[in-house]
Amino acid sequence: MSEQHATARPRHRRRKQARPSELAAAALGLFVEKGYAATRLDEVAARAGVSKGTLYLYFDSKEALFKAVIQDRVEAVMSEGEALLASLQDDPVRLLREILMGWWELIGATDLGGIPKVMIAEAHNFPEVARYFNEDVISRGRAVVASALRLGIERGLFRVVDVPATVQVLMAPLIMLSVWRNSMAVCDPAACRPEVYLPAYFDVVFKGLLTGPDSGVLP
Amino acid sequence: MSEQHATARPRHRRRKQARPSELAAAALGLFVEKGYAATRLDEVAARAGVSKGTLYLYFDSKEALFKAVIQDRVEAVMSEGEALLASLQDDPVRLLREILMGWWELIGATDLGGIPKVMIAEAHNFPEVARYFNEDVISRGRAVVASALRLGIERGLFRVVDVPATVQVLMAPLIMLSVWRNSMAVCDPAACRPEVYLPAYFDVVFKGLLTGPDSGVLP
Amino acid sequence: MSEQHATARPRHRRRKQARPSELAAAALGLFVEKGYAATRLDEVAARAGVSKGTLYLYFDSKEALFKAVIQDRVEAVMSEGEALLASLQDDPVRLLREILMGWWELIGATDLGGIPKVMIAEAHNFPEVARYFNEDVISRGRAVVASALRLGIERGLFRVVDVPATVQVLMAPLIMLSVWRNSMAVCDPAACRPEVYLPAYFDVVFKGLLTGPDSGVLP
Amino acid sequence: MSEQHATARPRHRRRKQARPSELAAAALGLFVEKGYAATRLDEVAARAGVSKGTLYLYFDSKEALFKAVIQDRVEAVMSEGEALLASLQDDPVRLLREILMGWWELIGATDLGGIPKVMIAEAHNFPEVARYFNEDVISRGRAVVASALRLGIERGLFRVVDVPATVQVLMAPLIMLSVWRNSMAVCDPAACRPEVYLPAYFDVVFKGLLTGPDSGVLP
DNA sequence: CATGAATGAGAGTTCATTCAT
DNA sequence: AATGAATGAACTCTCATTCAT
Repeated sequence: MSEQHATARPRHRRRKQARPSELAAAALGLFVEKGYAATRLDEVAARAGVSKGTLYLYFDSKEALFKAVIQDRVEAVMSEGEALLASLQDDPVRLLREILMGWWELIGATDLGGIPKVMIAEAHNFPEVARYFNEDVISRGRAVVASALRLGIERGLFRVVDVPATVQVLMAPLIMLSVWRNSMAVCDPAACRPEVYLPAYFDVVFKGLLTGPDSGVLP
Repeated sequence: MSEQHATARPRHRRRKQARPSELAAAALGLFVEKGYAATRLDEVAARAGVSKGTLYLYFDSKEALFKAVIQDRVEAVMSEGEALLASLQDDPVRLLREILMGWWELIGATDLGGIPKVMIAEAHNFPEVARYFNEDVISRGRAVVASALRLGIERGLFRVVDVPATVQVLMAPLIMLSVWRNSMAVCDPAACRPEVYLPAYFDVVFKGLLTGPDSGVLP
Repeated sequence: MSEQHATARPRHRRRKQARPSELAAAALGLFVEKGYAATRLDEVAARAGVSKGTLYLYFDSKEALFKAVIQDRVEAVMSEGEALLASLQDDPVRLLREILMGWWELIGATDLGGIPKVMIAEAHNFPEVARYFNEDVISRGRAVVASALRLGIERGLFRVVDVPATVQVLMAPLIMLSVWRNSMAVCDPAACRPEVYLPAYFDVVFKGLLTGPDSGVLP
Repeated sequence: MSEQHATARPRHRRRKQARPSELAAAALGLFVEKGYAATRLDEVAARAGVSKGTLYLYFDSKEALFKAVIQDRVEAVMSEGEALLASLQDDPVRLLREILMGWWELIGATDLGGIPKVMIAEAHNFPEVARYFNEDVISRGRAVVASALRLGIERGLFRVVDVPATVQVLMAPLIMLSVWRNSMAVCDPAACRPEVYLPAYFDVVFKGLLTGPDSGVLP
């Protein structure tokens, strides 16, 4: 009786706090699956276990829901990511590896991995969100990778490459993998096995970057 | 039957023949820009310079239009691509390079470069199209790259790698570039300059694949 | 029981008594401004400084609120008006003038002046209220004016006219003025100056009613 | 056969021309009856014998429909009215009488007689329409009455009165009658008999305006 | 063949009403 | 007594689809 009572009481209040993120999570899932336009608010509400009208207690419109979903989820992971960066290795080669692997584990492999798919699909329809995403998210991410790359070049561990372009080349397979997992994977699950794909990825790109013979960072 | 008859209404005849592909081209452009659901048939018709009803003379439904757009355009380029393959180098290193560069020039850089974006966005909504695309297009493309890669490995020019996974890693930056050109490019045109991106790409991946020192295939 | 008790929560007690009429006043104001259908209960509650749910402690529904607003406010003024009538002049000419002017001052010029506008707008949607208003309010008002008019005719002060029709003609400019003040006045405040309008009104209608030369009742 | 054929053929074209005014007429009727907010577009469409979507072929939104209904109907009658004015008497007394009676016959007694009711009810919700109506319709109407009144005063036929205020007083009973016919009439048909009301009206106001004894214009 | 007016099912959004707190 | 989070029916508006011309 006591335990039951203790958890049953503050129902309204607790939900009030939790609702927006529950709704956003449900919405993100559907936006990733079906795209923005094809997602009906009925479905979002049903998946979150509320009625359609409840969505409008927390979001002004479908468009506002979309923006909130992208920005709120992204900002949460950004701060988490920056905290992680501080704890990373000083060795540039390990550093770059940990950054790329960290991106995969923190973003690519989680439900946030669907956001790149959504942003790719909706960039034209939501230019403001796309601009925000490009400037506040992608650019910052690229800067982190670029600084690791530059550090390695300075110390003679990486070959001299065009840093900005190479950063994009390095990120592309990771982003592609997370996009693929959220779109074509249903057709071809074999093509989306990170445990096979990632080693091959690290193998090629580190061999492609390093100056000397195999440095032993590859697993 | 006579000359007269054959040329009586050349414009009319030609247009009649050309209509479906004109419509498909207009539709593809809009599907790439806005996505399937957000594209109105009004717009497709307007862009093609016909009335909305005319679309239904050539396509049974919006869905049928979508499928036709993907399949027709893709099949056209597939046969063209296979013809090209026959004329390629026998040297595996050059061969791989020509395949990847050929993909870019024939697909990535043209309006077909939007198709990967569309397929990524709509895979969940059109599983049959996605399956077709995966099996008849992607798999065949991968097979071509894989055979070049295997040839190079057999001849000791490429390192021994996991071929299927590495094929995907190799394709990812190219697909990513073509996707990016059709979505985020409006926000960040600087990030989509193939003339900068492609050399950095070839630099890293060929250095990452080759066994010996630089073979000189990189421009 | 003691003084202490009686005054223990004076604010609370007084508010509890005052609530329904505060709510009704807020509702009337909004019904007059925007009409019944366009008035949201949120707004009524906000204007009265309570929550939306509180409205339902005092009124069963929006419709019940509407009826209460009309009937309560109207009945209050009806009894007040009848008290006033007893104190009026015996001279039919002055009597009629005081009735008409009294209507303006007691109703037309106050917030009750909005009720005719609301009743006009909502008569079709609330036929019962309209019937009540017509029978219990308008008819009684007309009867008062009619008896003054008949008295004047009997005494040879007013010309012989069709009494029921003339009563309506006499009331029309007054009602029109109070309606106008609550609708078009925002566009054209100059058209709603009672200090100009009322003298012109009394000038024309008394000159139109009186048998002899100017009797001097006009200011 | 021939007659049938002659009228049956151009169905689409003829409707295309006629539709907007059919729709506007249906909409006006309902706006007058129930008010803007309480009128559902379903009903408008049903009354006009079309589907809901058809409304949107001719009007961008419910609001646009409202504006069009007011403005189109009003403008049509304004030009008609101005044509009539040219043909009126030169005698100021008859002129004024014909103007007032003409207003009744052309506007008050027709379906346009509902427009004052609607404008009164919706002035707050559609301030732009109210401004238009006030400036382009009411003011012009007042100017016509004012000029007849001034003419009569100049020629010594009417007493010297405050012209602008008296114009409003003169119009008020007419407008009130048309408003009443469209709102309270259902409750009290006896109060809305123009054949009784109008003579009493003309009796009082002309007696109220004229300088001398009865001039004989009153029927 | 081609048109475009017409349709109506379905989507986003609002708001009177309820009820656990 | 008072709150305000939640509901869902009802509304406005959209757009794929049809069909008479």
